[in-house]
Amino acid sequence: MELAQQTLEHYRLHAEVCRVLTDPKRLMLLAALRAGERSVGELALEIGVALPNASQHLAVLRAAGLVGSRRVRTTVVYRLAEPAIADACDIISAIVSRRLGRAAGPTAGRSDQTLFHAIQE
Amino acid sequence: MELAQQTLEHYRLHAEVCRVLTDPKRLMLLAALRAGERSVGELALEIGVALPNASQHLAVLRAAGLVGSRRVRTTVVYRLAEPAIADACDIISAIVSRRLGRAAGPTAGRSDQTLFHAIQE
DNA sequence: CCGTGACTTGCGCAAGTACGCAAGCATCTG
DNA sequence: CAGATGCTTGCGTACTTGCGCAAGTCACGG
Repeated sequence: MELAQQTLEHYRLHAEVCRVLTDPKRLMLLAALRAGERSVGELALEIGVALPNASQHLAVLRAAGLVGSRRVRTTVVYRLAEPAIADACDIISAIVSRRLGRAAGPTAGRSDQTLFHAIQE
Repeated sequence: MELAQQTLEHYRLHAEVCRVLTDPKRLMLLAALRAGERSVGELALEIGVALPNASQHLAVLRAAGLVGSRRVRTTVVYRLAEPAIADACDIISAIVSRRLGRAAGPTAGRSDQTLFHAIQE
């Protein structure tokens, strides 16, 4: 029974999506975006990486369709494009947390307000 | 707020788990194991790979704690060790299926896109 | 129309991965 | 004990990826 042959493409794409989640920085970016839209600069600051690097990772996330972006005057604002991915992350996060023997996942909540909610279009 | 600094290790481990899910063959192995325990040889046959290769991938999965194994006489039988991972896979699988424009589950067929390009504005 | 702020892209290197093939181990079976 | 299963390991090779740095792009301000 080839569950492989017929659905190979599906698994390939599934793996492709997972590949995007294999970098701590990208996971941090996703986590940060769960709190709301953010500009590249804000994200870079928030997770502590160089701006070009943040841009590169965001490009990867966008290529996979996990985030989307729009221009607001001179800045580019990113947002989650596939909210469901957050649920998947939560599951894995829970597994990791359990293994670390600590409670709570990666502080996904608190940092909400950024000046960007006001600005638009 | 540095959500990065304090939970860096968490994200690192999370990424590591995801890293294990970045190979179609490993995803197929996990999928096959959802139906129940399987020996290495059975799995290799089922997903259509060489036995040594299957063994290598299973070793990766085991190292990550996603599967477990036990010896039964001369064969080694693997099983899911972290059932929750299946749920995470389902979520991503659903996203992929939706994008392939087909019904749910790994029964979708063709596709020729390299990677779905999210068309954002 | 030049300068500036905010990103994105190109490039090269260091590091990591997958896979086939061949050899290495344990168990059984005779 | 010799032989046969059933897995696991050890290479070598061919790719792929992440990152810093420098350069390029684009829209707006003066």
